[in-house]
Amino acid sequence: MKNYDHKKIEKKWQGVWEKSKIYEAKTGTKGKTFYGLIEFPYPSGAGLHVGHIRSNTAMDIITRKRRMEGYNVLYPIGWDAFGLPTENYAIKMGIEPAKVTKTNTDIFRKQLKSVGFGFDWSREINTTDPKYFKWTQWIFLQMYKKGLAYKHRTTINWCPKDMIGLANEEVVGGMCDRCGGPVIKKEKEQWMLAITKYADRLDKDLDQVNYLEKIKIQQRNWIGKSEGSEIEFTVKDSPEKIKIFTTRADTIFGATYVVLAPEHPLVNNFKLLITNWGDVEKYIKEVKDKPDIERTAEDKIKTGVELKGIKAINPANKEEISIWIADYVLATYGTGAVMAVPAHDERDFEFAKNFNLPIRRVVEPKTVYKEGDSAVREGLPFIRRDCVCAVVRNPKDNKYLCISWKDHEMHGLVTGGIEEGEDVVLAAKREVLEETGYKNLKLIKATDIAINTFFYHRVKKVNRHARFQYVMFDLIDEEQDIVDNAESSIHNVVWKTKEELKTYFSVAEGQFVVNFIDNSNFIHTDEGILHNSGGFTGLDSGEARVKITKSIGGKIVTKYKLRDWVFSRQRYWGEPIPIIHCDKCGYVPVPEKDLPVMLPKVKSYTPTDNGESPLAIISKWVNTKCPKCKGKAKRETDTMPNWAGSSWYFLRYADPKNNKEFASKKALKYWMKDGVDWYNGGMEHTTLHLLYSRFWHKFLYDLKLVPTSEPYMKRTSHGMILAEGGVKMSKSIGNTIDPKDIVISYGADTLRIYEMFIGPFDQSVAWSTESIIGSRRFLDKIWRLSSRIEKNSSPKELQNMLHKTIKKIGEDIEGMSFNTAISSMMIIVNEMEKATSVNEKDFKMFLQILAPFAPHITEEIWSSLGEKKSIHKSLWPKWDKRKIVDETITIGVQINGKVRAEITISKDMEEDDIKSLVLKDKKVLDWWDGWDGKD
RNA sequence: GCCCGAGUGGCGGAAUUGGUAUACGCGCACGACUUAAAAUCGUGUCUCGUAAGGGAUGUGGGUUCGACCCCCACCUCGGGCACCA
Repeated sequence: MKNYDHKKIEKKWQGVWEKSKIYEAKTGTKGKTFYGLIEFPYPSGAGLHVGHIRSNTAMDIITRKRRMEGYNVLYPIGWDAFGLPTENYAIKMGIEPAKVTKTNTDIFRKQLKSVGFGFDWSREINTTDPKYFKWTQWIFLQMYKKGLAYKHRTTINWCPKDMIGLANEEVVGGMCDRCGGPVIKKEKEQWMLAITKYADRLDKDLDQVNYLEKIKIQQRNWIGKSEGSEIEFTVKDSPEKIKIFTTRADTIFGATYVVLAPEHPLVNNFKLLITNWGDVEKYIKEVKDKPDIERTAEDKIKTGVELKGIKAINPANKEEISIWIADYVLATYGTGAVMAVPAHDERDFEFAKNFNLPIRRVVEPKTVYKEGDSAVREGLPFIRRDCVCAVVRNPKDNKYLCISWKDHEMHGLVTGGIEEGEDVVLAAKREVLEETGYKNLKLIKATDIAINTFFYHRVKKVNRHARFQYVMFDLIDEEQDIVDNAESSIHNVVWKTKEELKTYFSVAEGQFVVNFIDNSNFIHTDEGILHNSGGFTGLDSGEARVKITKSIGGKIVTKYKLRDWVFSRQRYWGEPIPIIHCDKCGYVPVPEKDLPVMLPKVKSYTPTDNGESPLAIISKWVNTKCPKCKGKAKRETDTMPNWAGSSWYFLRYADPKNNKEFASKKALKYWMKDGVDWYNGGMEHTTLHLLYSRFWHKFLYDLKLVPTSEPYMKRTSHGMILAEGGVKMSKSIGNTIDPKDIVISYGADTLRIYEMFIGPFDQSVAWSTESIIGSRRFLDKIWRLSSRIEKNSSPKELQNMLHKTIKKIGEDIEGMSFNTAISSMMIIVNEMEKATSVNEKDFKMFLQILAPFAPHITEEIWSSLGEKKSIHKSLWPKWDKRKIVDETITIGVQINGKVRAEITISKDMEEDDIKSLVLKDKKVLDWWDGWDGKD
């Protein structure tokens, strides 16, 4: 028999498939459709990466299975070819970026074909093709017309040494990626896309799609929806009002100052009233010049300046409070101004401590007992009681006075109700004396800290709301009175160290103490019950927020962290933004008939030293006529980011050659009735590409140009392939693996099997060249097996196993558990090798389930067995229900949770019969005799 | 700091509505075939113990007849966000 010659076989079938066009998708044929999508690659000079193979193979397996299940399958491919690396290479080598792109895509295409992916190459697209980017520009213009594209003064990254604007990805840790020098900010007018107008829908519509949960979570966090209140603070002796945004309106009675972002426009309006304008101006300038790394440094001490001469009025309690500017308040979020509540916000607390600003606690923690004897009883009203909780320290050994109940496991501190006419200190002293006998206490502090507990009082049979105020004492001496018998019979007095307290208490007022004992920085940032809050005292935070906002004329609003998309790049290798600027008419869109706006040929691709794109110096290209008034006008010289072309490419695949539309409605409706059926890609694209493309798609949906409001029905993600040793593969370390080498030495099928077997698909895994041989051996075994199959039927056990395997492979592919799928195929191959005979029909079924994983070898064997049609056009085998039920089952017998024996039973045995069988088993009896009945 | 995810042999990993832990593969050891090597095939391979048996799924607790799986606390690693009020 011939050896398994992967080179010959793979070349042969790749040729046959290309000629017979078996992977080409015809639009409009009847039946079910399936659109499987992978992220189209950026054709870098480095060539195909093993990571590309991993995700492409996964979707290749899925689409091949769908094809065999009778779907009309679209599995397209293209090139996301605009971008920096190509441009930088072009600058360095002085070659046209378009030529670099052509060379790279040719290499990529050849490599992809050599791995045997079932792409429909007739639909290949390229974002740098004018026939493609004409429509990228067209979509931009539609956005412009709807007011979603606008120009806005904002900052760009600027390397003062290289005199060049940098993309965000060229700024690494605040430093220029090219020269290593610090990056500063430079202001420039930039094109922006108003993605924030879609923030709400981008968040809400995640409910409609089948994305991995972690992808949804990450997107939601990025969008950062948060509900809060907008509240106006009037300014004394001024008509101006400061509008703040807060999610914690319930804490407003604790707002002791107001902070504006240094860039806040109101600051200038107060100029004449401010008595320390010099300081203020100086601070604003400092902040502006500060590089981002410094401004966001983790351990940075909060800075700021008070606006002296003006005061804000707290609308809740009419108190006059100071106004500050500080860079810990962001101009770009909320209203750019906050009310500061140092008692309930970490940042405000830190700032207040630095500048000695007042701190007032207005929300107290709350604990509701939900389990055990003290669990609150439904339906009973709560009786409120003011209580004290005495924290008594013995300075001699630094231990704290605790109480332990005798009749049940309960550990706490000395507590008790405040009687008529008593103050907290008196009440606390009295309780200590009554419960423990200690009489000589030195008051350390009657704290402003309190806790509210809600529980069922077992003795008094009522639901109780107890508000414990903490009073701290030191013992002067250990002199004790005799404790009344009624008290001492209930509990013991115990002394515990601070460390022991952490685990000792069983009651909330005790557990809470460890938070603030010896911690002068204690603040309560969670919700709770209002205190010192006028008519709102006693309310829960949630209820109070709404009521307070309403009563002071505030508004409940929703804010997002998501910012509008900076769409301008001062670069050459991108789509020109199709806008003309005319002094008379302003910004005028390029008429649709003049699209695409082509890139001019230039001598140098280097960005200019004034922050403009290299296009700006091509006066022949820049100077043009205004489409409106026909007067002199200039072209926009900014180009689009490379996120633009990838924001709609999946639509173009449906109808890639269309000259009249980006894609016909008919084609879109045929392939994307429910959107892309399955989109697999990397987690690194979760927040940018995925969000951007969802935004563009929704926009086109609003124009009624696409059939669905969401582009992707299902989104999954693959893990990265790391180098051996678990570090990132990188050219500079020299630990990259070229898939080409593996294809040559082991074959594409082996590479595919190996990458699918390497580990769980969604997790990062380390490459191991040593382990590839296992996948090759697996295919070798199959090759050898193919020469000894016969017409005799396979043994029954083997048939059962085959049908179980068919079932499992189907399920595993759907769940992307490719590693376990291959494992179970290996198991059955091992069994077939051992079997006395392997039936041809059975073997063919096995080949069919393997075909999506290893398309070449299976096609070769399939055809050598006399099949005329491609295995990839055959029907996915059906497993037989009757054949997956075992005749006999071996089960373990556990005694006290340990497996002690194994018995074999037949599948239709009754439970009683099994029991008696078990009780007859010798091993079981041995263990049974030894059992003393106690376990 | 916050949000996700993961910790199982020498290595990649399998097993989760709680029911035989370590499937499959790599590596390693021994054996067969061979003049020899490669390839291939077979046997073994968590750990302590001669054995009977005991122990082990990051650590410590808990729930359960029974826990890799559920609960609580903690540690380590990976990813994302990071002054978002």
